Amino acid sequence: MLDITSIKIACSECSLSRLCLPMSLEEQEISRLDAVLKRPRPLKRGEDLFQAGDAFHSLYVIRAGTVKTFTPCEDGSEQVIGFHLPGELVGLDAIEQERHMCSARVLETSSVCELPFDRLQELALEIPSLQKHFFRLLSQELAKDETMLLLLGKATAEERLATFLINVAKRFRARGYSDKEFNLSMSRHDIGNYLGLAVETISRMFSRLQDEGVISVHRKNIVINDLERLAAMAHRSARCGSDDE
Amino acid sequence: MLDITSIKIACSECSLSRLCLPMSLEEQEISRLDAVLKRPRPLKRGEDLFQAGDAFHSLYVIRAGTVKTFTPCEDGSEQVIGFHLPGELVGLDAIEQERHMCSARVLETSSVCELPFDRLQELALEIPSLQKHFFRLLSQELAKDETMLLLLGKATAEERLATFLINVAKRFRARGYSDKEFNLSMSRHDIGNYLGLAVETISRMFSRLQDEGVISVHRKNIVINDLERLAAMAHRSARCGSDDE
DNA sequence: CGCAATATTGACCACTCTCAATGAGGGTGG
DNA sequence: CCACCCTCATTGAGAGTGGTCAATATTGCG
Repeated sequence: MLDITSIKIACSECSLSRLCLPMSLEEQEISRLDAVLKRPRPLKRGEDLFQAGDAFHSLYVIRAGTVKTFTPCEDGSEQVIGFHLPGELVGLDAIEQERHMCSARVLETSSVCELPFDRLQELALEIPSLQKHFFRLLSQELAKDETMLLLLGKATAEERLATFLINVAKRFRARGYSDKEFNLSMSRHDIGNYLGLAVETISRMFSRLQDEGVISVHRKNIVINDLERLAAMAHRSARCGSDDE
Repeated sequence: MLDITSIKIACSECSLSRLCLPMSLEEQEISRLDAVLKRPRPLKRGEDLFQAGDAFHSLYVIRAGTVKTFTPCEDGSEQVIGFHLPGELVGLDAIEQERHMCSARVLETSSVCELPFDRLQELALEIPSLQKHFFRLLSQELAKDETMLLLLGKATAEERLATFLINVAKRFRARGYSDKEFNLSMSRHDIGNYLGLAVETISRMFSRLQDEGVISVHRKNIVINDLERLAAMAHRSARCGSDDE
C-alpha cells in the first residue's frame, strides 16, 4: 500500500493520484487509473474547459493553474461556484444530468487532464478502494458546498473575505507553497461574485484589513501578516468541524 | 428492467427504490438492495436522526415526514442546510470524514430507514447500475447545493422565498400531493435560516405575497393562487438549466 | 386555563449595493 | 519608447434592502 506522499513521487506525470484525498491503492491499480487519464492539455487564460449545458463525458483534473466554475444566470450575469487549484477535480455536478451544470474557465495558463467518466466507472467496479475514493470525493464536495452555504447565509462581508483568504492560504500550503504570501489568480470581481458581495465591497474589505495590519495587499499579491487575527475575523462563520484540503 | 414507477409499487415497504432518481435495476437486484435496508424507525417531532460529529455508519432514507439538516455554529446558532421529504437520502456529506457534518432533526412524526453504508458499498461493487445510481445521486446533491449557492449569493428576499415555495410545490407534486396547497412542516425561523434571512423578513414576505394575491397564507398552510406570477418573482434567481425533484 | 413558543407588524438603523469618479496596470500600435 | 486605450481596482457619497429591537397577536400544549 502507498500513501499519498509516495504516490505523488511515483506518478508525477498525469497524477490522478494527487487527487485531494489520501488514497490507498496498489501500485498496479494506480497505473490502471493513470492509463485511463488522457494526456494533459495546456489551456490559456480565458479558455473554457466546458460550458454549462455541454454534454458530459469526462471529469477534469487540474494539474497546474486555476479554474473557476460558474453558472450563467438568466440576466446574463454569472454566479461563481468555486475556484479550483491543482489536484482538484472539476465537473462532478454533471454526472446526474449527463450535461454540465456550470461552465469551467481557466484563470491563468493551466494544464488539465481529461478523465473519461465511463472508464472511471468501470474501473471503480473492479477496484473497491477506487469506488470508495470517489464516493468520498463526492461527499467532500458536498461538505465544502455546505460550508459555503453557511458562509453565504450568515457571514458578514468581513467574515466572508477572511474565511476566503484563510481557505486559499490552506490550499496553497497543502500544495507546498507559502501560506503567508501568494498571488490570487482571480479578479476582485470573481471574488465578490463567489462570496455574494459587490466588487466595491471586496476592495473596501481588502483596504480595511490592510489598514488594520492584518494583511498587506498589492494588486493580486497578498501577504498575511497576522493569521491569528484573520482567523478570529473568520471565526464566527466557521463550521464547527475541521476542514480538509 | 423496471422504471421508477413500477418500482414504487413493487417495494412499498422499505422502498429504497423510491429514491429520488429513476433507477433501472433487475427485480432481483432490488430485493438485494432492500435486504440491506433496516426496518423503518418511527421518530417523533424534535428527535435527531444523528448529530454533527457523530460517527458515520449509515445513510438514512426518509419514508414519511420531514427532516431538516443543519450545522451548529460556534455561537450556538445554526445554519439550516436543507429540508428532506420522503424518498430523499440524508447523510451523504458524512462519507468523507466518516462522521456527520450536520445534524438531522425530525420536524414532524416521521419514518426513516437506516441504510448501512458498508453494505451499500459492497453491493455497489456487484451491481454496476447501483454504483452508477449512487454516483448520480451524489452528483444531484451537488447540483442542488450549487443552486442554493446561487440563491444565497444573488437573490433578494422575495426571490428567495418565491423560489423556495416553487421548489417545495414541485417536490409535493412529485410525490403525488397537490402543488397548489400544502402545509409547511418547518417553522418560519427554519425557513429564514435556510434562506439566509431573518424570521421577520420571512413573515413580511409572506404577507406581501398574500397582499399581492399570489399566495394565501394561513399559519403553516400555503395556497398558491398564481403560480405564474410566483415563478416570475423567482425567475431572476433561477438557474438556466432545468431542475429535478 | 395559562404559559411558552411561534408569528406578525412597526420603527429604526446598519450593512452593503449602486452610481460615479479617479487611479493604476497591461497591452497594442504608432 | 511612449502614447493611448481598456480593463481592473480603489474610493467616496447616497440609497435601499434587510436586520435588529420591541410590542402585540396567535397558536399549541401541559
